[in-house]
Amino acid sequence: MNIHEPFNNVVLSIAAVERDTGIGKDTLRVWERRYGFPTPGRDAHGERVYPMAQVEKLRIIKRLMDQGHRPGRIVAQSVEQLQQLSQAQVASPQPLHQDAAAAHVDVRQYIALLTAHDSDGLRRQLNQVLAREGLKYFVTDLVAPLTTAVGDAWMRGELEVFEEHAYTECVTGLLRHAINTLTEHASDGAPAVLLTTFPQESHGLGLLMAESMLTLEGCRCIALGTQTPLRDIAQAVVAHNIDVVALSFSMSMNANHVVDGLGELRQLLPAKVELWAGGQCAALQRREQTHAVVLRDLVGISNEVKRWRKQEASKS
Amino acid sequence: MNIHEPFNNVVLSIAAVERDTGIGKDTLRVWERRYGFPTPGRDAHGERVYPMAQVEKLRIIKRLMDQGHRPGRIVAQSVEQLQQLSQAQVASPQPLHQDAAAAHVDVRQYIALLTAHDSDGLRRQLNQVLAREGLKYFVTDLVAPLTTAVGDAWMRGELEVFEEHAYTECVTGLLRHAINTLTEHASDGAPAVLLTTFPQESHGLGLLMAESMLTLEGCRCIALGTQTPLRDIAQAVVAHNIDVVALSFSMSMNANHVVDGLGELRQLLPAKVELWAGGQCAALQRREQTHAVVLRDLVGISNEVKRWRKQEASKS
DNA sequence: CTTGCGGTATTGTCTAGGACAATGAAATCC
DNA sequence: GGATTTCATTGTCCTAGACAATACCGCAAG
Repeated sequence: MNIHEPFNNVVLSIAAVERDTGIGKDTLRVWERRYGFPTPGRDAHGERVYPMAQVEKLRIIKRLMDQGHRPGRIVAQSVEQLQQLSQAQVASPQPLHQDAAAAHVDVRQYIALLTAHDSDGLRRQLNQVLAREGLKYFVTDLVAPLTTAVGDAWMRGELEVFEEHAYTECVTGLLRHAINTLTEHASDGAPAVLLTTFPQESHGLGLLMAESMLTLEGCRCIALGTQTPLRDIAQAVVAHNIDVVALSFSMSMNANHVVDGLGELRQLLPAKVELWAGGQCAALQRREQTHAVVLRDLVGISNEVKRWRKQEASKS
Repeated sequence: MNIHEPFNNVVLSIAAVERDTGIGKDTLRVWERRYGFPTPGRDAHGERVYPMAQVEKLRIIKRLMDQGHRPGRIVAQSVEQLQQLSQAQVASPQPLHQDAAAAHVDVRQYIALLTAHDSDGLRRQLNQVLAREGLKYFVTDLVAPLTTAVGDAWMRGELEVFEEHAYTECVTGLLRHAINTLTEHASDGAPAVLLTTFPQESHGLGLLMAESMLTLEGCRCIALGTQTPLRDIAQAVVAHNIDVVALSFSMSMNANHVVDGLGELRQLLPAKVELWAGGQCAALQRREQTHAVVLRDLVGISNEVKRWRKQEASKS
């Protein structure tokens, strides 16, 4: 036994593995049948028992699958091959025209604070930029590219989950504070905007960035947090007399769910209510969306609000 | 696909029912086999399809089971009988000394604002109490009982999902603002506390309430938001030199998952790190927890911090 | 009347292998 | 090339059975 890994002998039940990896029980069993991995032992009652080493490998596999890999190709590979794969993955892809260009801000110093677990330092640094440059710059030129960079680093396995959680929590706190402190009143002729995400989408940072921008534009924002059922979005639109529904989609969202969901929601809403969709989700960038206005980046929000105001003014 | 069907006819898949009720797929199937309820229909592919009415009943059953009832006795009963049962239940048991007594605050006026969709009014009213009475009173005597009341109202079907989301969002904003505004520095001799929830638990309001109390007590708080894998909790404890891990559990959590998870986490943590668990989850209240200190209410946090300080002082 | 104990009933979760629709990739046609 | 069809992959659902852990109940004894 390796003395540096004292927990070598700890084993987990199938339910515990589901909890720790997010891979369902059924899936774990069917992988075993099809791909020959994992290969859990059995306890006295004949129930599966997973060694920690295999759970670690399952975690790596899960991460690669979130990047788009398919299990049939990777489950049977060795841990070394998998790690090599996750390194290679991020070097190649498209250069993210907007965000990468905006990265004249050196995001590395912030990520360094993150990996050093200096939460206070990170918050102080970010807060300083916020105070010095203002909320708009803070959101568009710092938080947005930094969040992308953190996501990439996590994909490459350079960041632990808890470090990414710490980042999210830190930025969430700062943005919420800033939004609450804003004294701007909703201006006449600006839309009332409902902010939320689809039930499958749990990432809320994009919403807060959007809410910041919208509030700065003088919009009346009604935030519902994440994961609102479509029916309830429609109900809230009526209840709050909403003009625009703004939705945020991260990369983790299934492309078809996005397209179908937007179509379905479009039908549930009155025709005069607009539907705005933003976020890193690939499905939005791809082909033409007839059901929703696609916002390519955060600056697009300002433009869209201006368009709405003009359009609305010309009506009356 | 079928958009014109009225909401009454909306049906859920077995996975959706598991998500909404917290009752596992296996359990749902075995109840059907043993007790003759639920009686889902089948879709074109032969898969179970649960009408909303049955999901509602399942929610009531779950609630009663959390109070100690056993499924064999109640699953077959009618909705009326069950409601009668839950009425009778509330009259007799221990009077929840803290929350019920503290309800001299009339929560109904706030809920009325909620159902009137007066977001601004709600926030103004709450903010007024916060400013007048201070954060401690605000959390323990207003937000805590109000959140419980909102949860109850939602269970009874008196609140829509989007109204509950609006409430959560409003209070989240206020609490985050208050925490950020606090200038208290972590005092010597107070524990460093890590705040988060288990992967299945997505409710974050309890964490914010706890963070408020802990910060007021002078603790150094590291918040990770919700849904942190157990392994990452353990890693974060090492990285941030944590003394106490504080976890929040809502009623939606499966009791067995809570108990198993706490045991597992206990094993992953150094022995000197304490584990505090709080929230409305029934599993915590019931029987003795050997793995974690159970905090019955928010005031318990203050007491526990005081105990920790004394205990730590006596060591050196 | 309460307390402790053993037997019985209940109950959640695991097992096995089979099936199939939804998804992604590859190949074919215009 | 770009759209459309074909084929392989893959997650989730299905049935039916088993069993350990727990809760309840009745009975004996203090």
